[in-house]
Amino acid sequence: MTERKTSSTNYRNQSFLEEKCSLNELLDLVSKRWFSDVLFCIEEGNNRFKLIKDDLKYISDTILSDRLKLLERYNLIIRTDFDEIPPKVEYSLTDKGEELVELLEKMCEFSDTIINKAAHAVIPG
Amino acid sequence: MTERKTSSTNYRNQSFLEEKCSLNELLDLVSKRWFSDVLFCIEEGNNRFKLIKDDLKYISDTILSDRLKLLERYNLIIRTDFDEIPPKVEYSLTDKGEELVELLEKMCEFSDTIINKAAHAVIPG
DNA sequence: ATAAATGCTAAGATAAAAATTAGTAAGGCC
DNA sequence: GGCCTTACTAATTTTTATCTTAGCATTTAT
Repeated sequence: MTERKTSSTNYRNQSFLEEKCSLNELLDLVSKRWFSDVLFCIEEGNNRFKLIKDDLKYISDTILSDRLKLLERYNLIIRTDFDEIPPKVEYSLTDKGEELVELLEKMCEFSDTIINKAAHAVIPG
Repeated sequence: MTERKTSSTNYRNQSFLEEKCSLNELLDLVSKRWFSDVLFCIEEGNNRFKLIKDDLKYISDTILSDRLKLLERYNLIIRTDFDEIPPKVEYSLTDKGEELVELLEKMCEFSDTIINKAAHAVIPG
């Protein structure tokens, strides 16, 4: 995508927080749009680029490609290229990927208990 | 802060994902910069605006104020205003807040196992 | 008289994330 | 020859998040 400007306060703050706690880096990763959805999609058996793309209705090639790369870089999925034409590439979860899925499922249960309760309520003042 | 443009594809995609799974809304919330740090900060006993501000070195008033409001809106913290001058306001975690802290602590343990291993590795191609 | 204290808010600037558009390779099929 | 297929990539535009600057109220201390 685009380069980051390492001289910005924005960048410094991000780095500060990541050094403070690696949770910040994980959250930053996992909360990227479509990221967790791509992960769950693969977990459910949609193991090819096109299958994921079809399942996640509005996702663009650019973003899907980027998210798959990130998932691979963090060892959450494995990419298998069959070197065929037209291209055939398959994706599958690693153990770490499965582990993350489980954690996110717990987060998801929790989210059901707080989201849409007061979330959109109008708070006076 | 600034208004969102509800006619954008960006907005539509976000909504689509939030409707698909409330996890997306939670992740979006929790991954906002400084959000989890403010939460942990309060959990550790820094229960006032200034204490948090001093602890989180680079955070700005604007952001801290916003994050506290979000935490309150989602019932993760409680705000107690003592109506004194100079102002005295205290923050404390709710049960839901504590619950989230625990979840995030598990995420944090997990992050230690994947971040800085392959994360910054150079992947050929 | 003025400075300090605390907990904020508004408006504007800058940076980053996401979306759009247009393309690539290389073989199969009509 | 021309169109289909899959799995991508690059460059640009749009939208959003974050940061910066400046300010408020009201009492106590100097």
